[in-house]
Amino acid sequence: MSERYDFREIEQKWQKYWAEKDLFKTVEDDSKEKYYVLEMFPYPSGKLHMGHVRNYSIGDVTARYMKMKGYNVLHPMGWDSFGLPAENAAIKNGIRPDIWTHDNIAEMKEQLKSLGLSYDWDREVATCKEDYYKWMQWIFIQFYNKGLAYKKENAVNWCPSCQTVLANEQVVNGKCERCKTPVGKKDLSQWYLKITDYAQRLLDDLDKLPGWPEKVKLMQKNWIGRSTGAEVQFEIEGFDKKLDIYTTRPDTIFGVTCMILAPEHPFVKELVTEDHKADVDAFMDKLQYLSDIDRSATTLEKEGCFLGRYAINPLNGDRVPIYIANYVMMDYGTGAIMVVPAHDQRDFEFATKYGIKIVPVIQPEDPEIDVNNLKAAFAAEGTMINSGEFDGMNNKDAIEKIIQYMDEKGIGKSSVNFRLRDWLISRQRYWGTPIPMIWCDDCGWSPVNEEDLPVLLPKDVEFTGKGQSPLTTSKTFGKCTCPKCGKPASREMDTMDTFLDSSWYFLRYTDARNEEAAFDAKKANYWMPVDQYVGGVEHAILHLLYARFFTKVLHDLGLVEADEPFTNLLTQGMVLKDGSKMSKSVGNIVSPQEIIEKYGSDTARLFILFAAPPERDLDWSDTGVEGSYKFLNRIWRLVGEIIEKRDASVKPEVVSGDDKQLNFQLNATTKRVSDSLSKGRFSFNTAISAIMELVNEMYRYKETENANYSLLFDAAERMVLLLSPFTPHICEEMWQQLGHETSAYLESWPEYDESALLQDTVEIVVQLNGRVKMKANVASGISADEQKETVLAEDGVKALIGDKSIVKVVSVPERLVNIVVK
RNA sequence: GCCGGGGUGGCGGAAUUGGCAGACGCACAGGACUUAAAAUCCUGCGAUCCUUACCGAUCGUACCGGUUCGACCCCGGUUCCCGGCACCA
Repeated sequence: MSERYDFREIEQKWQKYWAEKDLFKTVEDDSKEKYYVLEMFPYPSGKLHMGHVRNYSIGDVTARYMKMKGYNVLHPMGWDSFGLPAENAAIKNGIRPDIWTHDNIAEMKEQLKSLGLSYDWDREVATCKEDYYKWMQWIFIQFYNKGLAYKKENAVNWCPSCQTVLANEQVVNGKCERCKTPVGKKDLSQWYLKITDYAQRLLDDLDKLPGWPEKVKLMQKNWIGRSTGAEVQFEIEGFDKKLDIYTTRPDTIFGVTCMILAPEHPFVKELVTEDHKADVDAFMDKLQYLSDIDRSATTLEKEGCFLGRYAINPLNGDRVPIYIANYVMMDYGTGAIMVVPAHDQRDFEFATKYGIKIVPVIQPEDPEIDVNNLKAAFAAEGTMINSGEFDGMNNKDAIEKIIQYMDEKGIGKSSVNFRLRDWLISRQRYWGTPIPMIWCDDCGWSPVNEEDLPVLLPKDVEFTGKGQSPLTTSKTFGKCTCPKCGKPASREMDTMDTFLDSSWYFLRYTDARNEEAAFDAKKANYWMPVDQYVGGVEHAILHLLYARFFTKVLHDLGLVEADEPFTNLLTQGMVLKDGSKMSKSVGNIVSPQEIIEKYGSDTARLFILFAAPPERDLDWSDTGVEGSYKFLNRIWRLVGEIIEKRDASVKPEVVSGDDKQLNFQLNATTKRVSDSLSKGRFSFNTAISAIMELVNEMYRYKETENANYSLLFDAAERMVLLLSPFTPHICEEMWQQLGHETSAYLESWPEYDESALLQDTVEIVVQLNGRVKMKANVASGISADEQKETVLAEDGVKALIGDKSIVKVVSVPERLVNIVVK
């Protein structure tokens, strides 16, 4: 074994070996239990960053460990390769998006390979390739045929910079999640997926996911935003249509003193009276100038405008004015609300400003609050007042009673509302999956016939960065014939949101080369669901919700048995430098390539796994990397020395106390590392520290008088296997040097010897009034009483107690004895 | 505002979930080796105090209080930081 740890040579050697032996190729095998490990596939920007290194290192350790544990492991990788950056590159540099993307993929793939990740590259997918997006289109058509895709004209979120619409989920604080440009509104006819049909199931089934972080489940729960209440119909004076409102507080209906419509509500134009028209128009004009951010800001003052009309409270016959106001949104509930100033803070503010009556209908228990002279709305529990036959009830109980009453009279019914909206998937972009739909003036919309798939992206397009989507510049793309009547027709010009591509890629991996179907049900059912999914928290809502939605629809279509895609989810923390996220603008980027060139990928992997628990943010430390590198050098020298000094004719027998100590440490470490990696614990950092302790013990042992190098040799073998999922290259090399001809990857995970963990005596703590005073040795397996007697009999303990009287003695076997004295 | 998560040495972080707080690593200091340096190896490393030294004492897991023989861990309150949602009726 060479003196020096030459990571360059070693890493190249073993990467080549793995590839030549096709070691990571996986096939279905019913005789073995399967384990599907998946890391979120990257967008091929061309450059790997530390977040990727972290993400894929975590997945790789898991995959390698599970493989050694005897599972049939699926560990694939691919490219989320449609998207805006490719198109921007085309505009800026004139490079075609497909060429730019393929070059980037090639470059990034090399970088990934240099990390020594155990991927089955035969299953590689790229969402921008025809063989993938063909099936994306096919899946879209299945959605359409099932009534889950529809086109609707609507005011949509429009990013003026990206020149495209955005899904609600892609608008963050009123800004585009990609480019941070304030989002505007635009009336467009767009395709939607009916995710709202699945809202309840997406919510309920979160309970089926104990392997997900509570935090992520909660975020999804809030995003879906289920609320229960009632829909109530109000008659409008001198108007034949009834006004539907949604409320979560039907118990406050007797306190309604006003109605408010969203400014976009279809009734507004019909309702406004002549003498209020000018005011309303002026108000609407003012609203137009407000962006979505301003309009949704909580700090914005509530403003409204009277329409000149009155509605009739169906429960008490009150005549109440109808307004429009800036704080009522068209796209939640029915776009109209009843106003109860006494019991809703927003309504209270509005009523105070416009001199609207405030009628309390709930009396607080606490008499200090004067309901007739409110400073703020009273939103808590209380007793019903001013509410006719419901007076005197607790308001919580009244909710149900009032709904029941309204239901009987046909004026209202209980109703559930979700915050979740349907998913707007049309994008006015080129570099995405074409939506496979055809418009015929006679037949309307039809899906492209299956045999005509894929609808290919044309190459004769121009990238100007202005106005229309580049697709519309193609001379060939738009023209087609109607699949129904054969007359000339036109194609849908929009492409799909790239989040669709990533909503089923995990299914495609199970059968990536299938040309006849999106995936074979048998293969998908063998592998699905993904046992362990690893990725950043930033996908806690969007990607993970969409992927769950897709899986449920595909399940309902009978294409796959699983109805949840990911059994266990690990959301890894960010990689920071000097306390902030690595970014170009801050100038604190550490390039993985540089680190790999300087120290090797084993060092990079070791550091990133050791420096922090995976779900926490990790602060990059150059000296920490040095430390990891030193450790690898340390074991390299140790193993080299052991190989050199070991005499194979000497038996690895445990004789002396030092032998025992080494053997104990070896087995204790095996247990600790195994425990740290299993049961969904992912304590890579503590697993590594356990191995470091073992190495320290081996160093100590080899300096002892009768050190048995055969025993050390066995320990070295075990240590190499334990470390191999973390730093595979150096471990393969050492494994070979230790005399093995096959890969360490193919070895079984080491078992530990329980009996070696049993020691004759155990050191326990002796406390006096809960304070540690001394240590004592007791026989292992001792009973609580025996231990107590043994300890109390010791001279040191007697001296400790002195002439104080013993009140109580707590004895926990093999742990401690606590003597309480007075 | 609402909902989550968190606060442990100079730093990253351990602590079998109520039982020796600070494992492991980094940084730092001292020593060995060396002409010297790097590398390596050894030792020390929470604070304060006592002692010539050995030994030891007190305090210490954001802050205040509680439960318990015993609390980083459980309960109540305060505070700061991070994340999500945010006029959702």
